[in-house]
Amino acid sequence: MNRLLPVSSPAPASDDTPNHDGPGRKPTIVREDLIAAALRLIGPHRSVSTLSLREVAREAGIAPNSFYRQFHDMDELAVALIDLAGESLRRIVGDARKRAVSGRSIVRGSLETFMERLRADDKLLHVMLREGTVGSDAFKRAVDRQLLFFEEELRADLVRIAAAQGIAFHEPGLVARAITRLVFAMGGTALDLPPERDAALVDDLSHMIRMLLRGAHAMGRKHARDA
Amino acid sequence: MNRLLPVSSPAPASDDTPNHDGPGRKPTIVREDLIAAALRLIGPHRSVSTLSLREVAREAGIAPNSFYRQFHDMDELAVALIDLAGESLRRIVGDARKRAVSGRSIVRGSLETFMERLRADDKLLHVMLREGTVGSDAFKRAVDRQLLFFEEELRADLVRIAAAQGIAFHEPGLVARAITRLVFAMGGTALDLPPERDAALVDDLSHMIRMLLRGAHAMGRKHARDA
DNA sequence: TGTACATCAGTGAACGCGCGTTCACTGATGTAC
DNA sequence: TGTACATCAGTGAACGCGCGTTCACTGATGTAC
Repeated sequence: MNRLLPVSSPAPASDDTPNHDGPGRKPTIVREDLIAAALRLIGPHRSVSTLSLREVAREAGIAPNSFYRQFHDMDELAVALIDLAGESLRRIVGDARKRAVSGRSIVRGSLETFMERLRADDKLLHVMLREGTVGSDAFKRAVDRQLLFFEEELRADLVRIAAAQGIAFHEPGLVARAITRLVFAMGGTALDLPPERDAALVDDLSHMIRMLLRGAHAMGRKHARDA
Repeated sequence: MNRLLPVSSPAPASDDTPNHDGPGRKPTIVREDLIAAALRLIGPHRSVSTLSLREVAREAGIAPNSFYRQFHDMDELAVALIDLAGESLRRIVGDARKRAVSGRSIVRGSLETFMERLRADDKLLHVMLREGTVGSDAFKRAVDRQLLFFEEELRADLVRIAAAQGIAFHEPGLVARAITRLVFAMGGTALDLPPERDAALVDDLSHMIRMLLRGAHAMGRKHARDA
């Protein structure tokens, strides 16, 4: 069996369901094992929505019906996967933005971090980049929620950085939204391209983002002048 | 049976396979009938990649194996669907851009035309907006091809319009690409929202696009000054 | 400490279903003469 | 015009398969006393 488990191991009781240390046997299979199995099956030609319950159970080494002890159905697993991926990404890219110093390197540095996550072994980003528009309502809502979190954090950072440079920002919410959607859309197509193209994609994206920021800045000044 | 057939009827021999008027019986079922059946089945909760061959055949009123007379498999039908949708969209939005006169109304007018197509009964746009990132390689390539066509036409129009106003455009290819991806990404999420939100979406998108254009313009001038 | 008991995570077999694909066919259409 | 024939679009039945879900179960673990 493939041993690339990214989120396995007993997990230090950070669970929200505390019933596995009450009376009764301790679970030997946990939700994280199934999530890890699903991630192992995902690839350029397999998306979450095409995984079957039996496949995931097989990969995790359990009987098909044991699946139900952890999740109601595949949809619930998919939502858990999305939440995990979104949290991980926001933490990492957020850190990259906070570490950055000058304006230009923030954009490029964050994009490079993003691409790094995209090529990472854990494949967590794959789930968010593909399939935001297919799958169940619950799944789509989960992806949208993570995108909104991402947007909001980006917006706050834009305002913070602009303020530090003494600039008033024009419609930071819209800019954050545009950047987020652009990066995720372009990233989704990057998954099918060879990694050699990543550098060019980062160039293109940072160029696009700088155009957006520049435009927002220019319109902000015009707005200020009008008022 | 639902009678919303958007692309049905005998079709005026515009087919590329001319063998249906040689010896033998004329086909009573044509590819277009199957495409129309697939479109009828697509909706907010059904995407092309979840349609089964038997479902489409059932909807078209033929036996499952009769499907094979028209398409090799569902994938081939999906690619045909994408090409049809892409051509239709480019024709319509391209016309909207050519009809427009002033700079601002081009953006807004094209976006409104786009949203109109998105809400149209024929559901052709649905296929392009969802699923660009799932499905077979052939399918993904077909979507990408249509996106590239769209980008290229937009790029040519940007240059044309800028030239008419005596402006040199900074990186029109990148701008066209950013606009295309943004519109398609945002459009994809709009499919799940009530049509009442369409106006706000058009506002947001036209704002984003104007920021991009403004930024491109500003960077173009800077570039020219540098050189 | 030792024993009887309760809990419940994981099992193995079975179900009915819709699927893609195959096969040999049928019968309406168009052609040859 | 009439007749024999070839073509081939569409058929109906059948196949084997993997699926999600159910059921009654087993046996290791932890608890009560």
